[in-house]
Amino acid sequence: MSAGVNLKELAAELKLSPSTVSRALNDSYEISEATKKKVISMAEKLNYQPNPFARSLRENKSKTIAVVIPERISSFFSKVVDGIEEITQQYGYHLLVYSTHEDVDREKKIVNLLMNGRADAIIMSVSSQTSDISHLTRLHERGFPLVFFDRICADIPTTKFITNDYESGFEGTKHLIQQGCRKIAFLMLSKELSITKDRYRGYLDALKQAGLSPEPQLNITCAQEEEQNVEAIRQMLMSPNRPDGILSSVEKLALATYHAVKRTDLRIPDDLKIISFFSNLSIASLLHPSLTTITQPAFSIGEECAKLLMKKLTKPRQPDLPNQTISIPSKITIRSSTIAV
Amino acid sequence: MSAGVNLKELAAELKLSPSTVSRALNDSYEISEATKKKVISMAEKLNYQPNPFARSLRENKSKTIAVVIPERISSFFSKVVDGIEEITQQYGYHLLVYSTHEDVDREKKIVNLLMNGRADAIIMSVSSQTSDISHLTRLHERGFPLVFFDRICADIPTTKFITNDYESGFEGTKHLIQQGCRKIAFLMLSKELSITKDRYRGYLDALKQAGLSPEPQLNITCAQEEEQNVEAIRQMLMSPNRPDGILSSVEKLALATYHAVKRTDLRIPDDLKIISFFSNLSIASLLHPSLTTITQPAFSIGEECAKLLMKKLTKPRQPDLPNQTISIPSKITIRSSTIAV
DNA sequence: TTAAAATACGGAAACGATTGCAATCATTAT
DNA sequence: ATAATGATTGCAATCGTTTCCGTATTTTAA
Repeated sequence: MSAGVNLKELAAELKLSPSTVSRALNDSYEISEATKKKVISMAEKLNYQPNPFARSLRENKSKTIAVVIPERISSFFSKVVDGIEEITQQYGYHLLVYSTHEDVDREKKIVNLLMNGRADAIIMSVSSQTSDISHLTRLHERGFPLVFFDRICADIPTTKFITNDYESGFEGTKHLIQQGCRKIAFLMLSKELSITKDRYRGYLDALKQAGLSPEPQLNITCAQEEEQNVEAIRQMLMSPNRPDGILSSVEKLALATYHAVKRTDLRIPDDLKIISFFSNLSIASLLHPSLTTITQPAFSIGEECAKLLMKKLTKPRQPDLPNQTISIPSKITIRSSTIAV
Repeated sequence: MSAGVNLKELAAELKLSPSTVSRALNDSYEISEATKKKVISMAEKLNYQPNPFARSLRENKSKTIAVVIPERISSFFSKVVDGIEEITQQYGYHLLVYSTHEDVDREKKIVNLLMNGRADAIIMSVSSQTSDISHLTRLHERGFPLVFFDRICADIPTTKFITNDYESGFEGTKHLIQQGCRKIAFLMLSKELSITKDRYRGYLDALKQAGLSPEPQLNITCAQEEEQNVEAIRQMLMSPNRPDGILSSVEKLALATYHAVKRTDLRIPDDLKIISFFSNLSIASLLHPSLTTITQPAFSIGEECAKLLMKKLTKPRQPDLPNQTISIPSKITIRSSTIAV
């Protein structure tokens, strides 16, 4: 395949031993400046590229990070990965990216495949189906560096990066109440998810503070198919007990709501106000009416995950990843979908 | 780090030699069924995972494919990568995903990094800045398996997967003409890009067929910043020579057009009709008014790239990737943005 | 002048798998 | 009974690095 000289051939060309050449290229103090220069220029001339597998085998590290996300077609996750890459690339690390497609079984397979050392660490956001986390605890107990973001596993003692989910849920709900909403629905991905729980707590507390009481039939959990979601929301909107406000804790359910509303006579924001966790800002302002959003700092989250790992992996004797949850605040942008009429 | 037994330890546990254990696990005919069973059960018991780097070093292949795309926050590219993963995952291959951020220099760095064998093949779509393709020809001349999709390099004799760009450009323009447009603008990413050229040819031919002549000031090339694009389009829309139809060859410029229109008194489709190459169908129907789209078969394109490579890489002695361009047709979905009033 | 220390390099053993070749044992044919 | 065959298994080389040693040469110190 790709020919390319190896260390031995390069050494032969220079009439030096492989060990000397290796040291010269790694800038060892044992090698004179003169030979270093010779070696480096010859290496460039022959376009020598060290074999990454030989190196990984010897050094027991791959210079690779695995990123495991629930879906790829999502501006949030895409931005997080962009943030990760921005940092890791500076350190010469490579990114293996896997999508679980919100499927625990796929998640387990992927995680098990990664136990063999192909990656030096994992950055992940769990699937919405994930409740049994034995595959993740096993990984962590083996000492494998593992960082969670967004959808975290609280039970695994490692570092997690999230946004201020509780506060954002609280503030988002409060905003709806201030705009006059009295019956507020909550849309979520799955009850098990960390983000659902935290955002829901914020929602509940805001309701309580306003003297409102939650109604179970105003909670909708995400289904597999988009059409099912649209239909479930439409049903809710047609019911006599319909909400006058919606807090969506996921981007895709906000879109489903817009679709559902198109099938009714209701109007946003007149009959229904909506606010959503949402990352695709260009789209948010183009929706009709434009959507009030809670924007997570996706890129920064990715950067922080990567920075932490780069520190751990590239500095000499680093401690284990601390068991803490770091929160980076979201930003609420008020647009037409929640303007009081 | 991740402890895990290796072959030697597993062999010691079984009181067998490493070679026998290796052969047993690889189901060699030389090993008796009895010992195979013993070995396999012990391997499972100790959770033996072969070291991927030792294997890669020995076999000179990585079971890894590199995917290089211009941007991650794009439903088109995300779907392509999903399609690739769908196939490669079945063969136990892993995906290194890189974004060039539409930057040739980053593209060159990435490609050069990949020459050392870290990946067995590359699937890529070039950046909009790419005109000097020496880094790619060098790669290909070394015999490195390289497949292009969407934004291809016509000059490199390998397999490329595209959609029917010319026909789609032609049909899209024709549709606008049929809906009454007489002055049709063309929005593009960069003049150098294969997709721009082909779609533009289709556009020109459709104009010519209708007896219309193209006007240079109705061509807009994409800038770095979204705001610049919006402003350029707004300028065009405010000019006395403003278009009554727009064919956008990229998703982001269709969105920029909607933003630009919001800054004017113009109305879609009354004053301006628009059709665009667009992959995010859920969004297309939510835009106001809903957007007529030319949808590329993103997932299939990814699948086909991967299928071809899997065949080449997993079957014994496969020929080089043939120099051909395979086209998978797009689908035009007519929505409100081009309905004649 | 000679011992000690510093400098610059080479030899060879890892890392963990695969595989060509040799070796052992049991079985069959002559 | 002996040679030949076949079925299993082990030994050792290999992939391309890095690095622990050892060694030869030069420099410094006494």
